[in-house]
Amino acid sequence: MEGLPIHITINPELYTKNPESSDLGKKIVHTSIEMINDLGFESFTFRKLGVAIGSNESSIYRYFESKHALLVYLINWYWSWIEYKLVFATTNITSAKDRLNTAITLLTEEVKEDNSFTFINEVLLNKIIISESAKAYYTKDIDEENKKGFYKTYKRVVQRVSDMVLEINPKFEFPHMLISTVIEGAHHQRYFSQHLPSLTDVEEGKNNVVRFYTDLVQKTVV
Amino acid sequence: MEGLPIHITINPELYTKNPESSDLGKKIVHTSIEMINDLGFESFTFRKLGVAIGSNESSIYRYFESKHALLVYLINWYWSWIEYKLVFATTNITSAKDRLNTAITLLTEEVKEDNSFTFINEVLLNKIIISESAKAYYTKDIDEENKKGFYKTYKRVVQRVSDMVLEINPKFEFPHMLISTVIEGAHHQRYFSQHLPSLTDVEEGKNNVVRFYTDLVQKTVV
DNA sequence: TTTATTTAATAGTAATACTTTCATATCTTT
DNA sequence: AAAGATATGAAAGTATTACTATTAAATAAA
Repeated sequence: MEGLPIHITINPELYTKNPESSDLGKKIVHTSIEMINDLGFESFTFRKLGVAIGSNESSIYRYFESKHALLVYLINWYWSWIEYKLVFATTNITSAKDRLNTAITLLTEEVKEDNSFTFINEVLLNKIIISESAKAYYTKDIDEENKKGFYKTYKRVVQRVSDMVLEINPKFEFPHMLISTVIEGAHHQRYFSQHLPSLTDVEEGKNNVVRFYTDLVQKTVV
Repeated sequence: MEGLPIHITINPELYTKNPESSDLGKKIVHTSIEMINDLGFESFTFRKLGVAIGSNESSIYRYFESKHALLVYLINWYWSWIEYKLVFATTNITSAKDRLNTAITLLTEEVKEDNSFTFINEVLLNKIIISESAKAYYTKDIDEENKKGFYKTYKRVVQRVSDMVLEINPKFEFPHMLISTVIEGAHHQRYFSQHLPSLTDVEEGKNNVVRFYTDLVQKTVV
């Protein structure tokens, strides 16, 4: 996938000024990913980010109106990236079952190193999605933000994979529930395996998360 | 279940002073449940709670050292209550399959009115579990808190139901993953159905959440 | 080179999540 | 009923957060 001239476009509603339009903007995104990982979202502040990139807090606010807005931006970037990978990985697979299997694997596997995008570290971003994204959508403003399209990319991914489910079994009643359960579930399992292992059955190097969910989907969809 | 002299005991590590030991303590718990529901956890403060119950912020801190600690207390109360209901509902069911089915239903159904506990509104508490509990365990302090037993009751519920899975199929590799996926999944679905409906297939009055998960478990465990 | 745009520096604000101190009320024990 | 202990209240204080506003300096575009 390296070298391909892909570019991920983000809905302009998700930023005040496009961070891709300047060095400072890219540094904001790049460094915020590292810092949110290190500190956790609640301890991460624009002031600290400013110090880290040798810039000023007020300059960061010109790109994102709040740290919540930055998190929403990152989430959307992530799901656009996953959508791209998903489409890329599943086109030209003729068997519907194989296609769904590939999709579930992609959604549940660990994200390994990636070199496609210079200013975004996808491995760290995946960790943020796992441990911080609930904080973005479990707020009182969810309905308002949803109307503005803040969660569109995520919903689009769920829709695409739900469609694959329906291709296999057009009568299956709960495709969206199944896929959102798998996505959220896999993220939880990755987190639990690190911090609350008794809630999982993850074993080192056995790929249990992927095996569990691909198996679950296969058995459920029929 | 009304009238039974049950009492839920909470690990003393989870409070500074036992809220059940005084009227003020009970008022704190009772009213915080209402306020967290109304305002959301981030906008809820001990100051506002103090005003609401006609008491002082500093008095509330004598019961809980932080609002995070209060949330953890509520979560533990909830899971102790669920554990009690679970044991009550599944004893004397001889068929292992029926027992598991009953358990999954209990874990995924909507919580309706309950009158057992005067100072805790279980319907509202369930809503808090759904929309706020991720905020308790997705923190940087998770490992430390887990060591102190902050999430024991939840883990015990998962263990009990996992054991039921193993009774049906002792060779099933992923009982904990299955049950934690179902519990978290059902909560997500309830939330999504209100706020991000395109991620679900919930329809009014059709009990789809329970149907989806009981079906999923049945098909997966075999 | 003038003009426009971007960034930096500084200060300020209201609110949060507490902590501290001290006074007062209430309950318990004798 | 008095003395002591414990629980609660009132008030003030602190460090930090999540911004906003203003103005100046640096940089880029016409």
